This record gives sequence, C-alpha cells and structure tokens, in this order.
Amino acid sequence: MAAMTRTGGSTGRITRRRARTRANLLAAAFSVFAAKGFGHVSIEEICETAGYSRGAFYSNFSSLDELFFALYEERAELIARQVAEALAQDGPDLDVPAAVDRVTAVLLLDRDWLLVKTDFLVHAARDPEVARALLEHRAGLRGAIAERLARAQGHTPLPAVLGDVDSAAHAVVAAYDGVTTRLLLDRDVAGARAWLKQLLTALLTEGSAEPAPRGRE
Amino acid sequence: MAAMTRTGGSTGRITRRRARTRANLLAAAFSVFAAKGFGHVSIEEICETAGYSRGAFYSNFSSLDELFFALYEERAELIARQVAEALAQDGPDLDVPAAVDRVTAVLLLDRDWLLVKTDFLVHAARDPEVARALLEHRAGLRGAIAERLARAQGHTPLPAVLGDVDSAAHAVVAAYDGVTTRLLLDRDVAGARAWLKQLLTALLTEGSAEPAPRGRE
DNA sequence: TGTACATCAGTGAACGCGCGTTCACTGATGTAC
DNA sequence: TGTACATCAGTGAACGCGCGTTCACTGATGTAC
Repeated sequence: MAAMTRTGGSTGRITRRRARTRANLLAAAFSVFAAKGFGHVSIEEICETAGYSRGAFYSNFSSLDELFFALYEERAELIARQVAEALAQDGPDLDVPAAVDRVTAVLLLDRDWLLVKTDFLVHAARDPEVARALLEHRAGLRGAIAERLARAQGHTPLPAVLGDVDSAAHAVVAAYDGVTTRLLLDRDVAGARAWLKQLLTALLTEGSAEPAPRGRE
Repeated sequence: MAAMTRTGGSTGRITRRRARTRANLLAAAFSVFAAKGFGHVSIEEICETAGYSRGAFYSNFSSLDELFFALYEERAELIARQVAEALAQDGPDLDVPAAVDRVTAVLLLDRDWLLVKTDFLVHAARDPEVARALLEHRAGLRGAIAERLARAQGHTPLPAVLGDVDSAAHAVVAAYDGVTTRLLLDRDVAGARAWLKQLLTALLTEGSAEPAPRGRE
C-alpha cells in the first residue's frame, strides 16, 4: 500500500537511458492509442513505433494497463497545470468570455487527447480502482474552477438555480464532457469552442443579464 | 450502394432458427461487451456465452465490427422509441420536471447501455462512417426534444441566452452526455438523476423565474 | 397428416498467425581508482 | 582524463497459447406431393 516505487525528487538510481526509453515508449503509446484505441493496440505495435524491441517494454512496464495508466496520469497532470494557468491569468474579477476562451483552448485543442481520455474513461468505468484515480483528477480540475468562481462571486454572481460554486463547477465539467462527445463525432473544433462558450455563458450568467447575440456566429 | 440486404417487411427467406440464433448472439454480445468493453472481447467469448460454436458467428456476421454495429443500431432504436414515448406523455404544455424524470428514467437506468454506447462512441470517433450513423441517431433524439420544446414554447419560454429550440436541444443532449460520463465513474444513479434534473432546469428555465430549492435533496 | 427430398444453419476439427512472455546474452552506462 | 570493472538496460530468438478463419460434414427446417 505505502508508496515504495518512484522516489520523490532526486533521480536516484534511474539512469538517463532508462528515462529516455520510458519517455519514448510513452510518446509512442500516446499516438498509437490515439490512432487505434486502447484494446486494439498490441505491445509489439508500440515498441515498433518507438523503435525498441519488446524486451524494452517489459523492462519498463509490466503490462499494457500499467503503461496506459502512467500515460493518462502524465497527460492529465499536464492539462491540469495548463488549465490552472489559464484560470490564473485574470485579475480578481472574472472575465467569463476571456477565461472560457483560454480554458477551451487548452481543453479542446488536441483531438488525440480527447480520444485517449475517453478511452481511459471507458476503461475506468470497468475498474473501480482506475475510476478512483480518474475521479480524483476530475475533482482537482473542478476544485480549481470552483475556487476561481468563488473568487469572482462578488463581481459576477451566479444564477440562483445552480446553487453554490461547487454545483456550478460540476456543471462546467459536465458541459466540457458533453462538448467532448460532440467534438469526437463531428470534428468541428471551431464549432465546439463557440458552442461550449455559449453553453457556459448560459450556465454561469443570469439569463436576463446577458441576452443572446442574435445571429452573430 | 442500394440496399440489397434485409428486405423490408415480410420475413422472406430468413428462417426462424436463423433469427433466433442471431438474436441470441446479439444478446450475448451485449452483456459481454458491457462487461469487458469492445476491443477486449473475442468472437469465441461471445459464442461461448450464447452457447454456439464459432461457425455460427460467421454464418450470421462477417466481423466483430459488424456485430457491434448491428447491436448498437438495435439498442439505439429501442432507446429512441422509449424517449419519444416519454416525451409524448404530457399534454400540450410541458411539465419540465415530470418530463425530465421520465426521460432520465429511460436514459440513465441501464449502466450496461451507457458502457456500450460509450464504447461505440470511441469506436465511431475513429471511423467516419460509423460516426455518421451515430450522428444521425443523435440528430433524431435531438429532433424529438426540439419538437417537444417548440410545442411548449408559448407556455414555458426558454432563456434568451440559449437561442432557439435547436440550441436548447443540443444543450440537453450535451447535459445527458456530461451526466453519462459522471455516472460511468461514480455509479450513483440517484445522484445522477437529481443532478441532470437540476442541470436541465438551469438550462431550460429563466434563471430568475424559478429559484433553487435551498438545501432540499 | 405423412413421406421424400432439398436446402439451410450450425458443428467442430484443423490450420496458422500474431503476439504475449521469457531469458540468455551483449553493448551501454556509470563508478572507482 | 584514462582504464578496469560492475551493473544495468535493451536485444532478439524461442516458445506456446489464444483465437480468427475456413470447411467438409450433419442434423434441422421447410417444401412438394
């Protein structure tokens, strides 16, 4: 149970070569998973793409599942960092449209990531342990959003129907998930962004406060 | 291109035995796909579950993909019919909470279906042909919702930010997708229903018109 | 309703390939002096 | 900075299993009379 693997800061006994190989395998895995989907990918395929023999794989991972998990964690943390950055850019008052633009730029730009994370979702849906990890990541994202909304509460009040900032953050994440689904199917990134913006605006502002920009875009 | 296969109404040359076998294979496939996920399922596994030899599979389908597609179509049509029914139950005025209850009962009840349809989504995301079929199904659902909303427009106006009924229907489907994601992870059906209801209420009614029921549920 | 025959649907054995997994080996990397 | 040695990381061949796919066969189903 206690974390014995992967000591904190100092590299310790992990050689550069090893780190490089691991990184190469993860990078190759990302593109192969994105292209074919977890479950349609063989260890051999990843190794071939990365330019290693299969032995190299087993030297670094014990199974495809383990690699997939490591890959997800790596990328999810990257995204989380980028979202946090995007949210921090405003001053104390929240400029909803600008913040939404910045966040969606991070979240919707990379189709490969959408594919991989959705694969990971269906994987997690069948394995409670994996689900727990994914839920934690989502809780982190949600927390960052809720915090940001709370910070802006005085200036831009939320609609009463949503309730507190936590509910609002939940709704934002749900909107993101909904847009992800649509984008996976129609591949219309520009449309998805515009639409997510509209959706979030509808959710986060009083209906009467900001009427729709008729016929524009 | 022209549809040569599967003649319309009369059974024609399809024997009962064949129809039964096909149905059994589809039913077995549904539970196996739900349990393991498309991509982690072998033809052999489905046949074993259904109680047939592998030859029976090849006598009815030419590949796993084909079976998966047939399975999706069958179930998606079933769901679409049930949703249409649930939407038709009110009179001309729309009782939003009641309608939402009925629709969510259909859409969120069966976890296995959520799993399979999400599998199908990631499958479709990688194959434009399949994506087209899925988009058509979604368009059908959306159409039914939009029609229902339009029918109630006089009585229950939509918030201006959403724009027309089509946008509103899009938003409803997005909310459904978002809730699906969450439900796949936390398995909290009651919570998901309550939450979807809240979300749709926030989307479909003027923020000022219906304040939140503080602390209730 | 019964019998003979034709076709159909599913059987199960056989084949072979792809790939997961292992392991003795070798070249690469890092350390001690 | 150079050399000798120890350990580590990745190689690639080998093994074998699971399973996709085929096919000659047989029992089931349906039809004609």
